[in-house]
Amino acid sequence: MTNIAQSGDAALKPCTHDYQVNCGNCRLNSICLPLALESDDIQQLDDIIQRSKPLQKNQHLYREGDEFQSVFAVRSGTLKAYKTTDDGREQVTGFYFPGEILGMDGISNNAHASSAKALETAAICEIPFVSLEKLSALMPNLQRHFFQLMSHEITEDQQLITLLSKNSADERVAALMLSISGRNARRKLSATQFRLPMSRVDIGNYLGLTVETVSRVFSRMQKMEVLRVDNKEIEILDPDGLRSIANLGQ
Amino acid sequence: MTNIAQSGDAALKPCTHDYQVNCGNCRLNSICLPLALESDDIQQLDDIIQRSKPLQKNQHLYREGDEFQSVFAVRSGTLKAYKTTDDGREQVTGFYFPGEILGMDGISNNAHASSAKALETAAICEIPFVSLEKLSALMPNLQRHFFQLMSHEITEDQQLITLLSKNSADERVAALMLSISGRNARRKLSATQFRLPMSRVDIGNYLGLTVETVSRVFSRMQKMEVLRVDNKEIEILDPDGLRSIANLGQ
DNA sequence: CTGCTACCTTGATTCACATCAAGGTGATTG
DNA sequence: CAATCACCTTGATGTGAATCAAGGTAGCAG
Repeated sequence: MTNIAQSGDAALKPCTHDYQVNCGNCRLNSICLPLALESDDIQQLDDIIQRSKPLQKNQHLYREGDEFQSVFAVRSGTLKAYKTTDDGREQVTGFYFPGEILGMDGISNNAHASSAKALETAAICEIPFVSLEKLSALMPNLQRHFFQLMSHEITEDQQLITLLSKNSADERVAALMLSISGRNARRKLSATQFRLPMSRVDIGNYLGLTVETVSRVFSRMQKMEVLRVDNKEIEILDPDGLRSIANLGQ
Repeated sequence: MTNIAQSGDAALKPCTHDYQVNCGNCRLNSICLPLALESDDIQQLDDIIQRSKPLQKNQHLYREGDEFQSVFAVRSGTLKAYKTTDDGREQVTGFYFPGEILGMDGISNNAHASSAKALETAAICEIPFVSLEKLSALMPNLQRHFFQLMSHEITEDQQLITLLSKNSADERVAALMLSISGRNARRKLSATQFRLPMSRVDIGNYLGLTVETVSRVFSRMQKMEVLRVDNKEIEILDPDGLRSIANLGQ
């Protein structure tokens, strides 16, 4: 609706993205949209999507307890989702890269069950849930797609559960690197070289480890020449080695 | 469809349940059904539900990789869902009590992402997913309800993630006991006395602990007079004590 | 009743990761 | 260009739960 994009801060954008974005021309649509939508279906979906939320680093997209109204698609940048336990500790429940959808945990209670904040400047598509529901009832493909998205979130969480409950520190870190690598590949970026958007603290928190352990694992993998680690820059030197360390589904 | 119930095994049923069950008269419908459904909506839902699957202990409802066709509601008994990692280890991802829905993790890939087996004799309602989709498109309340159910599964998984990544053995076991207690209460059963349907191995597996640790925690809690434990019979002697051990969102 | 099997408990020892402690690096700022 | 801060690394030590080991108990089959 409201026309964002072209304004002010052109100088600091870490990754330029399309002016006049819409779902039809968005290069992420193969990731976030149902593949089988007809082009005028896409137009209808496009009409309900709001693109008015560019976030600066550390800004919140929503907070735990906020009224649930929309789900969100990441257009650029990265976000983390986290819950705060009553004794003040934080649990990172996920990282969200471009093309991925977040906020679905809020549907259950009409309130967001976690908070989401930008790890770097991020452009977001907001999808009002009531509109989405109405549209879903009319477009079977869209309904199916959203069921699938939610189901996918469930299976991802179950992966993480397994990781946390059965795997060593090395395995966990390796699995995360492979996950990020795979998600980069899906967006046609390098699967072997990337910059981690999150801090060691966030990684540790997500994986149920302390910062020190994460750091040590990175050092160890560097020594083994599986990774090259330069602060947040990661290069996977030996993908097979990494996979064998991760010790998961291949 | 096929008419189950009245047949053979009446003698061994651990919990008698209604003959000629239907959603309208099922005493679990406040748990598993959308509260806001009109009664002829319930009739339509009832028509697509199949009740042809009474499971014996250790029988599978579905296995990882099976084609996904239905989601399932537990009518009596308990099931566990689990994934097998490629190196043969098992990860229990959830326990399902009467009134609860399972199988939604299969939607994402049209194949079940986990296996489900009965921990004791169990009666199941099968809900074919294509019918459910069609009906959802016609009944906004039903569509909403299923979105909520899936979202709820996500938030539950996130709870478990937090538990596994941040909490001690005592806290994990306490949290599980409270969860089971709460789910019993919801079904109008005792919140303080119940029989665990799962083994110590399953508990440990679910909570990321070994059998020995689970056993020690039970012993410790018994010594502290928070629980009375007699094999699978549990009595919560001090609910507040248990909550304070669990150390979660109160 | 006897033996078998599955499951649970308890103790002794070990180990992976947490915790504690210190120092390093790089970016930002007055 | 010091100073501050946020973040990362490395080392020394401690600890909660895993592992190893041995019995105990209940249900079931013969």
